[in-house]
Amino acid sequence: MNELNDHPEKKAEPTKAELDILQVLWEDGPSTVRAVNEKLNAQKKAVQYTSTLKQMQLMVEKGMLLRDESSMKHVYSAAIDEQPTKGALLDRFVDTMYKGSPSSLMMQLLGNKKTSKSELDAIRNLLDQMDSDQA
Amino acid sequence: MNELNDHPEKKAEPTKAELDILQVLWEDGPSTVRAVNEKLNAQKKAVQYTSTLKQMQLMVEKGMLLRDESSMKHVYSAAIDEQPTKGALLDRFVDTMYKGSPSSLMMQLLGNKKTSKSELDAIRNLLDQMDSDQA
DNA sequence: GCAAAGGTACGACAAAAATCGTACGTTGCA
DNA sequence: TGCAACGTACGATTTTTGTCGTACCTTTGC
Repeated sequence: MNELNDHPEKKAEPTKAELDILQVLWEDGPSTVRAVNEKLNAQKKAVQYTSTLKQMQLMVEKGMLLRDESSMKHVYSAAIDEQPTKGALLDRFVDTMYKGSPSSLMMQLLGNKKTSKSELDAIRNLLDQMDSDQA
Repeated sequence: MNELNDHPEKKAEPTKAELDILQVLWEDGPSTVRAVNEKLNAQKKAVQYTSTLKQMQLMVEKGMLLRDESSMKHVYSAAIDEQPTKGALLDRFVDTMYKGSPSSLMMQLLGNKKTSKSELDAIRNLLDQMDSDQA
């Protein structure tokens, strides 16, 4: 059995660079390497096409991406779902930084000057909604 | 000029291992390497004393820690403040994962099953308090 | 006085993550 | 038909992080 390719649906924590790629795929849906690479270069510091290619190939092996090779231009898509992945990342973040206390995180967030009024309202609505759901 | 030591108070983003050490110092205040190392080993996987030592020495060079060498047992303390540091980390996190939208993060957080009633109340209180401060 | 216990310094190494160059195959078209 | 543009494969390397062994100094108890 292949040492690398037998992680079909492991939850593997994406690294920073991997997350960047996943974000593009989550947002744009299945894409070619070139499309991903161009989007990355547009929003961050330049990176060679082959670097992105290699990265994405690695991610396929890790089971993070799927690849459709039916056409010459391979089309990649995210193999792991956005919400669960981000959720896990967030959980780890809260755990290590705020001892698992969401309200501590909130406190920090709200203290961090920049939180617009509309953001605050949105959050309040979320809370209200949770109440009604739960009641 | 020293290549390493001329970052007196740069905001350098701590890595994961560095953050672990900072957490201990933030919580316990100035400590010896041994104290830090023992605490780390208590809560995480074992790590050799010299590994922690080296790490902390590196952190001094990066300007992340301060060292009092007046006694043989050097006493280290955090050179960067807890709140601003965590705040910066949180900001980057929100930016890369939630396009800078705190309420998106909240949504995820609240969706993540485990958020106790008391946590929710604490968050609501935070919001109320912000309102009264701002009014 | 000296050995054991406990410190620091620091080079070397290992592991993980990221980047890139080069070889080579395919396609389209002048 | 042949060449330029565009693709993938993949080894090699660099960078960043993390870990450890060993040399050597200081203190302390006997």
